[in-house]
Amino acid sequence: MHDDAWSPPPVLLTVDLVILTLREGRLHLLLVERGKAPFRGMPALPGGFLNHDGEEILDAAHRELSEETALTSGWVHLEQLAVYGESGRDPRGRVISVAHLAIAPGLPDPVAGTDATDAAWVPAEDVLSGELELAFDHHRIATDGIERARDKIEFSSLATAFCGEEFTIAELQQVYEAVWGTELDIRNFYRKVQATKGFIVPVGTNRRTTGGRPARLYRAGPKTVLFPPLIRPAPSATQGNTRGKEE
Amino acid sequence: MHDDAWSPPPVLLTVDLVILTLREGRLHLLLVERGKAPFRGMPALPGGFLNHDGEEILDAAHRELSEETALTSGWVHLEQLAVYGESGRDPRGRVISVAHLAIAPGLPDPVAGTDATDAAWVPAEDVLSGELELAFDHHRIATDGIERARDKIEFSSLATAFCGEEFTIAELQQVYEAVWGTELDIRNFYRKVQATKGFIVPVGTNRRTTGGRPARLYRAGPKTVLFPPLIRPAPSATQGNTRGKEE
DNA sequence: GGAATAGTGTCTTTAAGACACTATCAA
DNA sequence: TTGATAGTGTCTTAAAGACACTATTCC
Repeated sequence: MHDDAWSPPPVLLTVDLVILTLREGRLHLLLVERGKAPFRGMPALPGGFLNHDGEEILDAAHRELSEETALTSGWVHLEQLAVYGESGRDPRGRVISVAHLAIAPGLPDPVAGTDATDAAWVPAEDVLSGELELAFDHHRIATDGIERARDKIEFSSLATAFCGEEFTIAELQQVYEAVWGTELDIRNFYRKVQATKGFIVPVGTNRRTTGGRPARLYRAGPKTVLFPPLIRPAPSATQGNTRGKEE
Repeated sequence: MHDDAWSPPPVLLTVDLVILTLREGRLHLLLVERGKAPFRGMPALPGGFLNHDGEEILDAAHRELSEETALTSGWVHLEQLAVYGESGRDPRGRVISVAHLAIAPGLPDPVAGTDATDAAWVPAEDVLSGELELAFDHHRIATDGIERARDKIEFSSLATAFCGEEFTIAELQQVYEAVWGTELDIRNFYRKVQATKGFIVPVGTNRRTTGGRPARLYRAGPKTVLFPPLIRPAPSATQGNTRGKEE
C-alpha cells in the first residue's frame, strides 16, 4: 500500500481546557485572550502545546490548569473530553487538540498565563448563545464540554466538584440549577440526594449563620455513580414529553 | 517560559478501532494479528497511522474499517472513543492513538488487511477476562470501548446498529442481552421498546418463517435518545442494590 | 414576634419488576 | 395436533412530580 520510504506524517499536539465553575449562582467558563497569532486578541480556551516529547497529556492539562488558575490541583476534577483534529482547524499546520473538562469550586480571579494577555470568567450562556466568538474551533469544544457536564451530573457525583470540601444541600441544588439552567423543586431534591446513600455524607457541623436557620454541612461521599440518577427535566418551553432528540 | 528557539514536540497519530458485532448471539470484537514489529504475531486492534498529513481522523478510521472488514460504511456506526497517549505505550516513539468505537450488524468473515497477517472475530468475553493478551495498551482500549457500548445502549438507539436494516424485537433483545451479558424479561422488553415511540418503527411485513409464528419486522426509528432509558440490570451475582461504584 | 433561611410529608402518577398464558404458523 | 416461535396483560413496587407547611436561628 505504501512504498518503503513512506513514514507517518507527524502532527502537533495541544491540550485545551474547558474549565467550569459557579460564580454568583451561574455557570462560568474560563477564557483567555490570545496574546499571539493566530487569532491574536480573540478569546480562547486556555491551553497549549506539549512541553517536551515525554510529557504526558494529562500532566500537560494539569500544568495548563495551574498556569491559568493558580490552583492547587487537589480539589479540581479533570477528565479527557475529546480530540479535535480537523485539518483546517489551526492555520499553523496539523494541530490536534486533546480537549479536557475541568470542574472546580468557586475560584479566585484568574491570573494571566503564559500565552494569555488576559484571563477571565465568562458566563457559559454568553458562549452557548454564540454572542461571544472564540478562536479556532473552541466554540464547539466549549459547547461539548458544557454538554458533557450537563449529562454527567445526572449519573455521577460530579456536581460536588463544583462545591468546596463542605457544602449545604441548597448549594448543591444551585449547582444543578446553574448547570442545567432549570429550577428544581427543593423538597424533591432533598428527598433524592438523601435517598442516594453514599452520594453526600453529613459532616455533623452547621454552616455559618447568615441570618436564618443554620444549614447542615455535607461532603462528597464515596459513591460516584448515582442510581437512580437525578434526571434532568425536559426544557419546559416545548410541550409534553420532549425527551428524545429527532435525528 | 520557553526560549525563542523552542518548538512543540511532534508526535505520530494512529487510529485504532474497537469493532463490535454480534455472532451467534454473542458479542464479538475484531482483532488482527500484527504482521510487523512491535508486538509481531500478537493480537491487536485494527488500526494504523494517518496516511498523509491532510487526512482527517474520522476518514482514517473509516479507511481502516473498510480495509479490515470490506464493509460498505453505510450501515456502520462509528464514533470517537478516547485518546491514548501515554509516553511509554508504543516502543516506536511518541505515538498517540485516537481510538474509535465501531458497531456493525453481523459481518462477513474479515479479510486480511495491510498491516495484518490475519483478522478474526473474537468473543468479547475472551478479551474482558484477560485470557487473550493484546498488543500495546489495546486491552485497555478494547475494555473501554465495550464499556462505552454497554453504557450507550441504555440511553440511545445504538443497539439497532448491531442489527441489519430490518430486525425483529427478539433480535433486538438479543443485542441487549449479548452486550450486557444478562437475560431480560421478554414481556417487559416488548413493553419498553414499544412504549418508546420513535425508537423502532414497524415495517409492515413479517420475517421469514423458521417454523413458528412469523415475527413482525421493524427498523430503527428517528429517535436516537431513549427516554425513559432501558436500564441495565445490576449484576445478579452480588446482593441487593449493587448499582453505584465505590471510589 | 418577625424576618430569614432550612428542612420535611403526602398524594398522585409513571414506569419498572415479576410473572404465565394466548396466537400464529409449518409439518 | 403438535412443535416451534411470537406476542401480550396484570399486579406489585419503586421512584418521580406536584404541592405547602414546620423548624431554627438572629434581630
